[in-house]
Amino acid sequence: MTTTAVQTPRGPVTRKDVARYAGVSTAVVSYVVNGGPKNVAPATEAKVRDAIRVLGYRPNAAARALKLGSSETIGVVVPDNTNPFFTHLAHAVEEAASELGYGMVLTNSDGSLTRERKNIRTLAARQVDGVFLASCVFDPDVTELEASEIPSVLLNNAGSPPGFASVGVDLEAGGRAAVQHLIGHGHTNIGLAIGTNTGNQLDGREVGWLASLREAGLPDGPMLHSPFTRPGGYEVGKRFLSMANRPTAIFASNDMQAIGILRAFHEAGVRVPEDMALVSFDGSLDSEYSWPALTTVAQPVQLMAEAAVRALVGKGRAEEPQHHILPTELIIRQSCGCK
Amino acid sequence: MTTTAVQTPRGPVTRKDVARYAGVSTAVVSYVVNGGPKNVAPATEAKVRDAIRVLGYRPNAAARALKLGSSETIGVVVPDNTNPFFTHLAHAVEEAASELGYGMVLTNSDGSLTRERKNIRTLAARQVDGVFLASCVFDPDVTELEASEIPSVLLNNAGSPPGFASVGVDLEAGGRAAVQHLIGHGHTNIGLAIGTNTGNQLDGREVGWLASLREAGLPDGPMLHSPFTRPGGYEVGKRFLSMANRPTAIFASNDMQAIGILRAFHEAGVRVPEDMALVSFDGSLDSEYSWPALTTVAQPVQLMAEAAVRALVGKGRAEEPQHHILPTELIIRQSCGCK
DNA sequence: GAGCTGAATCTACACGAGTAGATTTAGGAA
DNA sequence: TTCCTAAATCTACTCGTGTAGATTCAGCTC
Repeated sequence: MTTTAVQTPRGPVTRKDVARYAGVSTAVVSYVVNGGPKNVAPATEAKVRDAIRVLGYRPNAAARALKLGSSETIGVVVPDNTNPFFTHLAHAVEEAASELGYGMVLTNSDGSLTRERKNIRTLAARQVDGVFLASCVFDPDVTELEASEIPSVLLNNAGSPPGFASVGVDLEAGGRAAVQHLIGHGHTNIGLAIGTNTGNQLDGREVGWLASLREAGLPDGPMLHSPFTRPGGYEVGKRFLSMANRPTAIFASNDMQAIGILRAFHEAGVRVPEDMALVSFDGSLDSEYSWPALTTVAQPVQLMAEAAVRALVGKGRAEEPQHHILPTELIIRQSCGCK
Repeated sequence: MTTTAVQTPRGPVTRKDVARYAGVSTAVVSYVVNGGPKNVAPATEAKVRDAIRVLGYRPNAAARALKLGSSETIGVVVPDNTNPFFTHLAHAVEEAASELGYGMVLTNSDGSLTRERKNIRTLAARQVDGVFLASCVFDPDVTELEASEIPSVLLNNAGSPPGFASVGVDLEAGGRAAVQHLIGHGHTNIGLAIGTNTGNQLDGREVGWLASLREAGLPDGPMLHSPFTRPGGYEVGKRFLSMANRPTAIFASNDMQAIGILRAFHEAGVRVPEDMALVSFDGSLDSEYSWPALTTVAQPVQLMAEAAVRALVGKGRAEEPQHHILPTELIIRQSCGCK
């Protein structure tokens, strides 16, 4: 009754404390906590569970990660977590990952390639089991990812750097759907608000826009660049209005731009869709609650997240990386001119 | 030239590999990487840095966290990362934390107390150095936090569970500012759209609303509950319109509700602010880009994040937990009736 | 050259968990 | 009773890092 007395351990409770309290070895505690790899007698298990409860034991994830070489976590890098599309995407990824017992670490690169690289480094150091990279640009710098040897999936990407799995959307088809719909409304001068991506690749939305116009025998409309933000769209909206050859319809390449454009039009007393039609891209909740509600090319966020998670956990390293190009869906609301 | 030959190590590169390549002991590598605690000769340091670069060595954060008992990470729990207020807050926290060399893990409890608890557990297991809890309710269940013994700060909270540091906003004063402004516009029947929080505490915005009305000698206006979401606001907006004693102004307790309400009004052809004035709460970017732009009681997101981070890293455990109640600011735009 | 000093470097252990392989134990058959 | 077997449990090593304390060594003084 002297040396066997159990003391309340100071500081964090470890497996050792539990073992001492339950009167077993540390291995047994581990077997109970992880349900294996060896059996434990029911009576012993009860004692251990009791000790865990009484002492408030929580396994140390860092030690676990060290031993197993896996943190059961996936890291996500997005260019702008203020953009509801990425918020939504991150949310869907968290959902899909948690389904498989993985946690998620979300980092934000604020449109900066430097921070994007830094975020990847941080995630790699944290021993995440996978990285989802939604880059600021179309052809991201993947050297950091390659060096880390962590399985990765490029989100929001059409498979540009080879050797990496990717999940994206058919931007060109989406662009065509939007512009063809506007052409169907009788518009002949259709402008494009496109992003300021710093990569070398062409934005598929621009390709789809131009192709649709030419196929219909229409002249190329005006194109303006702006960041994918509300203020960016606002500026672009004002510039469209002041053009000599002002378009009668605009395809905005994301919802945030469109909402900024909408504001510029409201302020100028330009009615949407009567004086100016507008179709946007993303299908975020914001597009549904703007006034007028935006007709928009919706990205299948849920499916993208699920495909991404599957591409990561489903594959052995030797297999070929998969490329998923998912279809978009044109959601008709008011801003295009439909009743 | 036989056993001393340096091989390219298979798998992840460890400190040992670097030491072997550079021809030094592992301790020296550590001294170089961490800049201490002992000095290293410049020539040796150069050799080590070279080896690190050539081999692509990245310190294992899990091992580091295990040894140091700190992951240099703070965990954040928010009730809804779709809500721009929380997105913005999380972003500001990330910013402030990264300033001090800390990373951030963001988790989302989707309005569920069960998930909120689960998220706290996960963060605790991950050895985060601190937790910021923005709970779904006013009086959160902190037993999980207490058990974890991790320093924590309650965000968006007025200090209700004692013993915890907290950072919040003066909801009552904010509510008064909004309602008094509407009274100043001559309104005498002012409704309130308030949240459906499941806690036991009264929402300060409700208190401020009611107090302002009574102090002005006005009758209590109608009050409706809804989730802090756009669809929730939309439903509430329709119900306000169908009331026998329809109010002429509404104070919405967050921007999302207000945007939903705006949509209900637009659909019904009710003009804002001419037929119905509206003031909301939060001051998110969404409130600036709605139509009409929302007059709103802005929360000082930046300051809240900084105060929270300071409350966490600045304090020794023994000190009294700090309570920060920050002031709000009424931002005048169009929805209230001001030009 | 002996003795000393301090800088530079190395050796060796700890952190908490997972688990292979060794050891103990209970129960049954002969 | 004595063996044998399988289940239960324990011992002991490992993961990669930080760092205290031991060790080496060059440079200097007398």
